[in-house]
Amino acid sequence: MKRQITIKDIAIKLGMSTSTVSRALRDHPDISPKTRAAVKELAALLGYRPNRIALNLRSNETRTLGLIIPEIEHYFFSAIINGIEEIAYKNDYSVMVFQSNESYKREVNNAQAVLTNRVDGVLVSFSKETKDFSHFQKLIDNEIPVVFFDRVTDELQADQVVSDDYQGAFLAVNHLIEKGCKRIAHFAAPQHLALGKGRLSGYHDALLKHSIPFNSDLIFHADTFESSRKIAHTILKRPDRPDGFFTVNDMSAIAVIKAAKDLNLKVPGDVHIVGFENSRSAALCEPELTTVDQFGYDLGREACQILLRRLKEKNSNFKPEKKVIRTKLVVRASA
Amino acid sequence: MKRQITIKDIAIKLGMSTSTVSRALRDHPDISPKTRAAVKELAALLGYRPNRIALNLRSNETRTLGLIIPEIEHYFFSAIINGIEEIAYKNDYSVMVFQSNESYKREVNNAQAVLTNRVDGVLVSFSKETKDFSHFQKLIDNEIPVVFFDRVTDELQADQVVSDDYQGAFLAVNHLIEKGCKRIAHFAAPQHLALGKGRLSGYHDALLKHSIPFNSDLIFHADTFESSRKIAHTILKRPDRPDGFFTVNDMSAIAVIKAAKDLNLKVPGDVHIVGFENSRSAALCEPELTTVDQFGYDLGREACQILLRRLKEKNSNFKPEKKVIRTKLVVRASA
DNA sequence: ATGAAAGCGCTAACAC
DNA sequence: GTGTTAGCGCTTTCAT
Repeated sequence: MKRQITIKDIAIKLGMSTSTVSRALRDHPDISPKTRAAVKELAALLGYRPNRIALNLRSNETRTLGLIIPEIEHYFFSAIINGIEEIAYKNDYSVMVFQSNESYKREVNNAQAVLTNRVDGVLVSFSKETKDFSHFQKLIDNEIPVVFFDRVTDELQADQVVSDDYQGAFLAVNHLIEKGCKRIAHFAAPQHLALGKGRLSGYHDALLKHSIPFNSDLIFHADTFESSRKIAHTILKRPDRPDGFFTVNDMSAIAVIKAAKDLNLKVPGDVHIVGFENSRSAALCEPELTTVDQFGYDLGREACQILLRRLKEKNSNFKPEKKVIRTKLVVRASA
Repeated sequence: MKRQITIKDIAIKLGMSTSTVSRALRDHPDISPKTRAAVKELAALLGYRPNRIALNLRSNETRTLGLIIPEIEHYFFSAIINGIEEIAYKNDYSVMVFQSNESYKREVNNAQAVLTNRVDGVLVSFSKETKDFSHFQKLIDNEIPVVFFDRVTDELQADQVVSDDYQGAFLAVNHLIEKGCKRIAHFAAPQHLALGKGRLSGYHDALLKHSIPFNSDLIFHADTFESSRKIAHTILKRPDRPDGFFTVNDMSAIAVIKAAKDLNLKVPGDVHIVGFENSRSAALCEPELTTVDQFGYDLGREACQILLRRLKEKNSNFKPEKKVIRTKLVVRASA
């Protein structure tokens, strides 16, 4: 980077002190209109840009947010990033993105990096592998505000923004039952994730409402396309195959559709399927997927807004906030 | 953020000067093994972390890369970010992400922000609206290395990383012709983008090879799902409807599939379709989409590697590099 | 082998 | 209304 114009350059050229220049630039009331004008004119002429790093050092702030996220390529997360970036942009913050790639080890590194980079606050959705949260506790110990979203934990004293997993799941399964499903399988996320528990619980209660007995044989851990396709393929061949599926995300749901087709089962004739996410793909697959909209963009916005609010507060009597983002059943063709 | 341990704290506790501590920490040969050990031990004990911002100020480097990109939600771009982040991570750089949302105005702001944040280098894929590049020229004038990817321009003296648009398009259209298509429509990107020109040109030459006359009535500007669906709907109703489609991206291709189905046309019986991108959705839609793989992840990696190389060089006799990423036809069911 | 001091660019408390 | 000075945390000449 080329040597940049500094206030010293301006001060010398104008035969005044750096402090006067500094004050003129920031419209300090003491400065005479004449000098102010002269300084600003020359600054504009020379293309002066304040050195953010010097400012950072002085103020001990970076106006930068850290984002630790499992994988950008997943539609839901990219929608969230979109929302986060939008709010950050409007408030003149920048966002540093760190992917954990669902690896605990890398996530620990990310937490280090975030600390090293002296970001003002951090947004986190942790990896599936993560069961120990001490790397995040370290951030909190350093009094860096942390907001968790989607993948959250109660082990830490921090704000949380999550989808209404229970409600979304309830709506989904209720819909399947109303479509006549009797044997509804659930493809679940790991149960150490709150969202995994919440969605299972919504599934459970929707059955309960319709007096359908809960059967743990119908619960599977399957939250990726590959694993879901494989498991669906297996269980759809059984004589007592499920007639409905509620999956933890859209990729899993689409995998079930594929498996059903492979086996010449009609969707939604023989098998009804509801996903969770409302990704772009949900509207593209065939049949189009009935799913629960998670409003990732709004979730990202909300998480970022809460973080920015925390940054403003600066007070110590801290009471973690939990924000639940609404969900909505989007009925398409698959159920 | 809590007050952090500084080198001064260590120096005072150990009754030595800050310079000695600094040297001990960075294994300066002059320092006696004894002091070195003492310093390192205490540093570890106190959880000392060098203040990156102070380092930044001194070195005039931030070990941060700026990324200006149209929209994160698009699969291709998220794959690219993934590749970029991977290389940055391995080389201990952080990435600041700025979305232009396809808006020229916002992109100009992004370029400002990148400058303000004093990033060491910038990766850019510009918006569809962008026809004036002076905001990027400003970066170059400031001697900030800039690497353009996917959406590039020859108006600027800068490195470029692009897909092999011509070759990919040629393969796609050649495939359609071999499948028996006679009237092949092309849904194109804006022609001021090099990739738009390149793909059109590949389309053109594939026709030429098979002695099929080029017909400009078959060229449409349609690079979004909505516009493509609408146009496909219209032209597929004509008596002289195309029997093949080559679209500039997968979303457009899938839109054509949808439109064909709406009109009860068989894909690939009545209409053959080839996309460009190989997004996740290409493998999910029905029929599964034949498309050109752009290797977004590799493209991102390559772009970032070139940028890091530039950062190391620091020499002034600069010769822009143009890297072309291979493309590959992925044959599925739609053609 | 270690310390003192200057300086990266900026702001602000304290002069006058 | 403007200048002087100190300091944010660190590295690095230059002394000793």
